[in-house]
Amino acid sequence: MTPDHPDPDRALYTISVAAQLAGVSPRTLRSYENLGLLAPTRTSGGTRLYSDNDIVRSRRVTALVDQGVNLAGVRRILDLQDENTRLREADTP
DNA sequence: TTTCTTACA
DNA sequence: TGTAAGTA
Repeated sequence: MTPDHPDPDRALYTISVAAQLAGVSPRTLRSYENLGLLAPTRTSGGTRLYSDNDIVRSRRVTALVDQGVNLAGVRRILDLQDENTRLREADTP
């Protein structure tokens, strides 16, 4: 059940919408990016555009921080989760 | 009006 | 993290 292109045009959100979807403030999303935890794309004008993956990533960061994990810990866990995802994709293409 | 950066508390 | 200033 993993359709290849059910919707070729993935949704992108401006920071205000992304913040609502992620349950945080725009200030927090910018902060995550400054910390190197998030990498939303930018328009030619410089406006951040958040993908659904950016939203879920934000939620993971928020969840970890809520649990008391520090910056180093969040980076580490995110890297491990990403690597785990890559490995799964390599095993089940 | 919204977003951007920088900066202060 | 919230808010303000000054822009684009």
